[in-house]
Amino acid sequence: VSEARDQYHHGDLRRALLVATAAEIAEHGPSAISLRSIARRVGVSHAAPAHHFGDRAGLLSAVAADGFRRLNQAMADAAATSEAPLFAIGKAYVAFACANPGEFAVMFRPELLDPDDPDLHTHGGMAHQRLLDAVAADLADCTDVDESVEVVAARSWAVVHGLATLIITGLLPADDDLISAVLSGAVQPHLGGTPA
Amino acid sequence: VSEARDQYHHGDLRRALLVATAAEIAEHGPSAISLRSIARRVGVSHAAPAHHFGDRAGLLSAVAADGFRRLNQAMADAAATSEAPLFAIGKAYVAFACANPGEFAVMFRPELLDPDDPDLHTHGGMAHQRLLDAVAADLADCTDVDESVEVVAARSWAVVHGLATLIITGLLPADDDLISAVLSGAVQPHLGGTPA
DNA sequence: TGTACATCAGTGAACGCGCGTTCACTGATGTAC
DNA sequence: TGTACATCAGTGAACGCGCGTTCACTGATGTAC
Repeated sequence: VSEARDQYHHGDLRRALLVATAAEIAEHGPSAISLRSIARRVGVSHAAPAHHFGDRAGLLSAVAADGFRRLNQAMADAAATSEAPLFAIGKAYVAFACANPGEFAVMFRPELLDPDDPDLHTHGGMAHQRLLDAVAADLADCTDVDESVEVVAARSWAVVHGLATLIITGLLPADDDLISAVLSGAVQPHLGGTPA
Repeated sequence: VSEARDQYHHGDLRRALLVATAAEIAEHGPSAISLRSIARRVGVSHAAPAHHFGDRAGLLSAVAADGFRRLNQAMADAAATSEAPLFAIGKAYVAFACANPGEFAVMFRPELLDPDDPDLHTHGGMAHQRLLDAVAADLADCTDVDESVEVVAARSWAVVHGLATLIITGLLPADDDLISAVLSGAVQPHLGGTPA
């Protein structure tokens, strides 16, 4: 069903609502989201979004869960094709955030989300665990670092998260060279150089 | 005027509205803020906040501007009393964010603020400049670092901003030892150790 | 010291609007026979 | 192949509510004389 016909059944309304919500958030922030505004944007009855997501928290949770799922996938792809997995994961994290600012804007805002959403916990937890595993594996590769996994993991997460946030907000330029240079010095201190 | 008498004129309603707004944001996020909810919280007519701030963006801009002013002051105090100014500024940045989550939550959200607020530009610009100056001064102190000011500044900002964000969100613990350890490795790579 | 007046911070009733929610419904799809 | 029926995605009118905004007002403060 790829044709855009005017029909009673949308075909994939749930997906369309997620995409529209992410776009709306990217444009006007999470505060501007209402079930009715999303319905209007998709061109559907105002009651339709509630049919799929229940309420605003349900909609935003679905956007966030889908974001975590895709972030996790992007990090997995990056790690598999690189000789410096942690560095690649860091770049993938920042790249995902820049390419999906709407999703990113709600993924780390628990007060906007449904704390009981199972998908959110599943995908959020998997993405988190992937970062921790990558740090642990990276530290295991070298014996000349005396920092704990916790400290390196916190620093790695902080730098990629902060970089992504500041770039999305427009406070730092979205420059790949800058991103690589920043990550080189923070995510892989024991390598201390540029990746292959 | 320190007594809490029931009077027609509040005494310092503007200040009280700023405090209440920051508290409300810290509790329920910026999405939950309305002029009427703040008026209710302070116990004042629902039209009073508009009298001082015009609209929601004006109120949030005033909260953000006050936040930048105090952040700037905190960083200045930290730099003046430390032998490692950049490290001290970084800790002050994180500490400010943790102690003022309401202010911090709107300070870097341009879509919620009035882009023409002069106080916001003034104090935001001063805080930004202080960070850049501290990085430049820090780099000037050592000749064995081959990174540009831009890269070090971006990394320093990213790590303190990311750390603050993740701690406020509850994703990293608010642990001073962890904060110091994370900053030691990222903000001052050429010193590579702990401060005095 | 006392009076008159200007100023302005805060009030409260009224308004129109967009919101979430409800609910009886309509129309498309899939399955049983 | 055709008919009957169950399912469910999406509709649209109606509701009550909190919101921002307006506006004539009230009451406290400060200044002029």
